[in-house]
Amino acid sequence: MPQDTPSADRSVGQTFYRPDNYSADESIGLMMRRIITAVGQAVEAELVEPGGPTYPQWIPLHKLHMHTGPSTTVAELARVCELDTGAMTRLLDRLEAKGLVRRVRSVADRRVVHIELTDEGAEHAKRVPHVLCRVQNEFLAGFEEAEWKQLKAYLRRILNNSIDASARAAARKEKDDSASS
Amino acid sequence: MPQDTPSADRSVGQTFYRPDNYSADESIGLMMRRIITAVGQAVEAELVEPGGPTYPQWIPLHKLHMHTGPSTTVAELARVCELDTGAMTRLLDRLEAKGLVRRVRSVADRRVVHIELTDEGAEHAKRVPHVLCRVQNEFLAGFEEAEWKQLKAYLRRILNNSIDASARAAARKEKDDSASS
DNA sequence: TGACAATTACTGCCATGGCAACTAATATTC
DNA sequence: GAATATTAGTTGCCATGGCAGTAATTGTCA
Repeated sequence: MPQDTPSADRSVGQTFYRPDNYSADESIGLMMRRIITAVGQAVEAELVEPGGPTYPQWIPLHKLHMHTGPSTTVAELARVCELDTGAMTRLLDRLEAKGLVRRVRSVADRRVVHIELTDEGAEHAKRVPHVLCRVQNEFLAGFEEAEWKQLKAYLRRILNNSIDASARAAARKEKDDSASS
Repeated sequence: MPQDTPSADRSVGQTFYRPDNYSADESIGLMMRRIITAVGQAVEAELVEPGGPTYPQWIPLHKLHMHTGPSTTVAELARVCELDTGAMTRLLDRLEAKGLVRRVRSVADRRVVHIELTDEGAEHAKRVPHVLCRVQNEFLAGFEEAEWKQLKAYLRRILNNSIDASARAAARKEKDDSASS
């Protein structure tokens, strides 16, 4: 585990973090975690009223509102929200209990449940993009347009690296599995 | 809620995100969320063996190992891990069940519980910085040193903005509370 | 057509984490 | 010194989310 395969992992050769002097305050992972926590708190602070949806519940609400079509399925909603279908089922339970969405069994395919926004759910959903924009703009105070674009480019590059990394990990696991069988 | 106080919120005047054409794919918040999810998966993939600690359990383990002193308290550990003391209590329950930490009641102040690493816990803790560095370096593949530093500077500026924002929110709440009383 | 595979939504089990109430112990104050 | 306040840790309650297993339904293929 300590050794790496010859060329797969450090194809570029830059070493930014070193185990011997690792400081959590310099970690981009920790900084990002703090930022998204703060974003969540800022959003909750100005949008959650008693009986209304919570921050995690806003995402599906927003996606449902964006979706111009008449209705969506649980699986589709889970996919666009990057959630487990089990988690989505329970999240919808809570949204339905609050009267913000409605479940409608499909007649064409009786396995499928269509999800529809209620009027009250739509009211809440309308506010989502406003608050998300306001909070993110606030957090970008002092940034130049060019800096914002560069930041997004950096994040996108990291995301692409993470996709590559997980693909390599999957391939490695595949090889291990077949070797041990 | 739609209107802002005159000068507090948009002191700089740059507007990056607009509600009418808001696209989640451009959101720095969503991109960061995806990145930290990927970091978590990458860490779990190479460090979690059956019976060992999980990714969230690694942080306290690592903090305990860093702490040169003989022992730490639950409150102190919760503080450096940025966690609730209740969450920390239960996390320590699970770590204790795995035999990775030990609880020792303080004799000087009998309210206090000191937390100590077991030998096995220390073994696991040693690996933490190595894996964290490896994963983050991997995710930064293709970055120049200067780009890495600039990214960290951006993140720090956003963090400072978030601290300002929450301070403003707290002041606003304070004012509301006193006004309504 | 009839066995088998795939899909859909749901459920159980678990880990995680915030918030608030509670207990025990210590500190403060009158 | 006794009443009160504060602090430390624990616990209950809830929301969240991953993973695996299940029942119902639909698709596939011999």
